[in-house]
Amino acid sequence: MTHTPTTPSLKKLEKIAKALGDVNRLKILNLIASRGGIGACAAVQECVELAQPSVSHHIKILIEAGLIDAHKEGRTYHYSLNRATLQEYMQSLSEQTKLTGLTEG
Amino acid sequence: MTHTPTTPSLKKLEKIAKALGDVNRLKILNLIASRGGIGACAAVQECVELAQPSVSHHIKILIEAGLIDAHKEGRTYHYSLNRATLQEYMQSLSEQTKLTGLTEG
DNA sequence: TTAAATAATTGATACATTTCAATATATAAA
DNA sequence: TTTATATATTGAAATGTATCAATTATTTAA
Repeated sequence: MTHTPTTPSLKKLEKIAKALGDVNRLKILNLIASRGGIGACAAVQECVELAQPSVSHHIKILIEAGLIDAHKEGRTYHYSLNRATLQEYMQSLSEQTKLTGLTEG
Repeated sequence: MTHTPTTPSLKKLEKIAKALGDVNRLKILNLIASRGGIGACAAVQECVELAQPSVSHHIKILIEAGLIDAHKEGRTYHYSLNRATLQEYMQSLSEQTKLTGLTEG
């Protein structure tokens, strides 16, 4: 890849890691990813045994960490995975820990 | 008998992400990595403005997440980065989110 | 043995997070 | 307009986490 992603600050790294540090949010991310980057909030509730406000809360955290994007269509939202954020996160983690040779060395 | 699974469970993923979700622990990880995988607890205190019990607490969390290993030498500990855990973590995150072709090119 | 050094544990406090019932907001349809 | 649907926000309780002073355990040296 020729493009070099911007390196998130430590605080940003922390925020992304925090967002990833919850099983329910991991499940939600997984669902959104597996549905080709689309999933309404109501659909999300199916993969997670939580009340609606809790789902909303978790989605907000994922959005604020930049891990997913949301756009409204009618009265439902469509969420999509922000792969760039994940890329930058992992890239930055690698650098933070001087983990080189990610390309299966 | 086959070897232990390379793919961490969701719970394990959560644990690692939680461990990474704290600036102080990121700094500690960075220090341990940058010193060639070695750093006594006392040395760690230099990179982080925390009292000794707090440093000890954070190190424990990193150990329990499998991110670092500790071995005692005399009365000091030596900590080393567990790169395998980080690898598995990132690999698993990629799979969870169907992010393929991590560093191709 | 005593004393010093290194790190873990305990216990307490402050802060943050998760969760849900209730309510509010926004859009769509009747 | 009213009603139904989809999601956000509020407020409160329960739980979890971070922090440090004090103490404990362990090792080394005197």
